[in-house]
Amino acid sequence: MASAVSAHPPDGLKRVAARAKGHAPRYLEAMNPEQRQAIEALDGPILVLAGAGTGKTRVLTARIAHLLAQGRARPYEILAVTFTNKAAREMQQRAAMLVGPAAEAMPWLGTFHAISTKILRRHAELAGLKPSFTILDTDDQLRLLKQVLQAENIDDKRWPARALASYIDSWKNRGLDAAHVPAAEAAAFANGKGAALYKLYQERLKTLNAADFGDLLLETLRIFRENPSVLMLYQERFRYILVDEYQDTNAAQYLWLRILAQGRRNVCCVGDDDQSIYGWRGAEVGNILRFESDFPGAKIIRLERNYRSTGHILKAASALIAHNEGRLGKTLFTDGGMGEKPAVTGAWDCEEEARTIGEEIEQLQAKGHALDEIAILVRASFQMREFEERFITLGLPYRVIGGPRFYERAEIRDALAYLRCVAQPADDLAFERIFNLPKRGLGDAALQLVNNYARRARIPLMQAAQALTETEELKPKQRQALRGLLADFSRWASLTGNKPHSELAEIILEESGYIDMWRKERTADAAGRLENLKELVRSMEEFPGLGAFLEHVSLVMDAASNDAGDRVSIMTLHAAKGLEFETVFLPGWEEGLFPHQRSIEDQGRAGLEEERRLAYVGLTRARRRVRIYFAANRRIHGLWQTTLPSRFLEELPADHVEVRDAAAGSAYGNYAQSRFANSGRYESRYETPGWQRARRRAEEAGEADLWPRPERSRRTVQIEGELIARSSAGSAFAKGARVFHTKFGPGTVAAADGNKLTVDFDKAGRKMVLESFVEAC
DNA sequence: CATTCGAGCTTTTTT
DNA sequence: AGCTCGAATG
Repeated sequence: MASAVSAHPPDGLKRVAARAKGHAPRYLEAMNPEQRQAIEALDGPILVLAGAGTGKTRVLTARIAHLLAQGRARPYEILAVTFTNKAAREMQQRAAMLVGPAAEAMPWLGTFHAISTKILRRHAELAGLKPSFTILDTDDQLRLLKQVLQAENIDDKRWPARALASYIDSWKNRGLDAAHVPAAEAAAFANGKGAALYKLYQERLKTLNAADFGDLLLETLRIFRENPSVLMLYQERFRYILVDEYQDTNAAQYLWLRILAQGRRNVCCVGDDDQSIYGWRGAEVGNILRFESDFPGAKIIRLERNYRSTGHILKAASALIAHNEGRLGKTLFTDGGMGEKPAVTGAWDCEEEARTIGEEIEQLQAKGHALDEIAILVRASFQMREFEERFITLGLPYRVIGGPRFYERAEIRDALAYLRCVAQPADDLAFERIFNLPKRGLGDAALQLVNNYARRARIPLMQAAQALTETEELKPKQRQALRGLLADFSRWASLTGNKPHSELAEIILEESGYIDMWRKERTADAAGRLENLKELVRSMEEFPGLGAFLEHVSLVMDAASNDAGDRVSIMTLHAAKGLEFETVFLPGWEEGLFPHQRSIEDQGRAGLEEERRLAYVGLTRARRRVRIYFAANRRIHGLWQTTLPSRFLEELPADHVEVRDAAAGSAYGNYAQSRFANSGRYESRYETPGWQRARRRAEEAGEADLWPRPERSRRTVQIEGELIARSSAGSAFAKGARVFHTKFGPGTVAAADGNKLTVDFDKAGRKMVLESFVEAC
């Protein structure tokens, strides 16, 4: 996204234009009337409400093709914004398939952040930055905030930097600068210092010549607002604006978009209010609802014909999402057959869940099902581990999408810090990071000296360090070490022009001793880290220069995974948006996990509705087969918790869902007699501390109706005693029993709660332990 | 100044 | 349960 692409009209443009003269152009083939309308209505504001699987991306790319073919715009006159890098990449690729190389010459196709960066670099001075400003990621941001808090003598135990970071983030998401922070919110942090700290942070950013993610948008917006001539430039240039996933835009992005679109008013937004799943990041569904009033005379086109899923899946998904209030409302339909019903299966715990899914996948594979066409979509990334472990033992090839991000690993960030110091000698945060890494005898005290010097002289750290080596302030040994480091840096800097940058990176990592540091480390993961570093150097080769590489890294936080081949995909529901698979497995449909407890606690009903949309996204990823699972027990923060089946299961229409028993011989058998839950079986679960706590909190928040009380839910059927035997009454250890724990030694049981025991140990005192960790004695 | 050990906190999702 | 951060110790 960083590469400045040449703007010469490419050959592809002419080819497409020529083709358009004959019969209907290729990009209009097989489009239904609504889709055609959305593609061909070029003038004025348009909102396309595109349900899941209705060909949204096809329409967007075809629209680009149409604009080019009609000669309405040159590739560089179209602004096409997406929300994620993945979406940007996909649009780029699919546009390239339609119009050939012309799509590659679309310099203004990218994420909000990438495009903003491009604009901001051109006009950086207007925002008090130099064009070479660095982009801070979350990690840098946090360290900077810690410094600010420290400088202000604020106890970062009581007021953690993380909390301030999330405040600032949400302010930036809403387009607020320090002067406009609502008083109530500013008061919430550090006794009212919130806004002042925000201001200080911004000042620090400016002196560091740096911007965080939020700034990329906010500063660009500010430039537009304060410099009409600059704004005009871009309003004129962008003859046509296209926005993907419009439901995900936050207030800042919305303002950014609106100010640009007010020029020519040729703006086409595509979105689906039912798939808005980024509310926690400040996305406002309201933006989509407000479209008509912002752009009077806007045309609204609904795409409701679903080309992806079979009937039962679509019915199930539609019934589920119908539980949400405040939707624009669409009715998806398909001409295809009803197909298989989504199946719901209960498991005893997450291990059994993974085992069952593993077996089902093997069966599908035996029938010739491609693994590429199978996905496991989880709510939270910690769920992935269980599947990975299971698939490794089965030898089932899989790929994790999302996962721990490559560029966020410590060793990668360290290596990048070295590169940043070379490319950008004023990058103080990077310099601080590697100042004593590997260890070179320069500790906190030394860093403090450099810092003080730098502040006094108002120069970057690296320069201050240089100056310090000329004085007597440091101990001789340290002075020597620092001299060595600085000499290294100037030598590496002198190599920048001469050597290929990947080679330079290798030299730096080798000569700095950083690689050696890991080689000497005898821990299990050291080898993996060295591999990652190799991978980093290798991936650099794809970029024209060090600067371009660093820019890419800061904007695209994930590395292209090159694990090609036929594999099962494991990813979060968020990562799955926009994808489709033949078969989709949806594990972990339990209260507290999905819907996630936090989302309800933080956002109440709005949070619950967002979770439901997430479920809707999950269901609608499948073309033919959906398998939903829930586990009766799950380990959360190391403690086993009994869980309730998700309320979403009850919201699925009985006619379109098949309820299955878990695999034969399973520890946790059929749950299904009374359909989903709320039978006596789960009664005891309401007594677990977790559940009680959740309910109490919900009630305090005035959301009692989201957390049904047992009296209300307890209806019908009492089946067998198995579960009860497993839960509160069922501990193998009664109060007063003597037990032995491998770590704490002998003790006496003070209380038993499910499989958790409170034990008074003879030596260690009172502890809460898991039943499975103790033996009777 | 570096290393080691324990306490406490964490786990939603992403640019 | 696993990790990060801070205090205590060499």
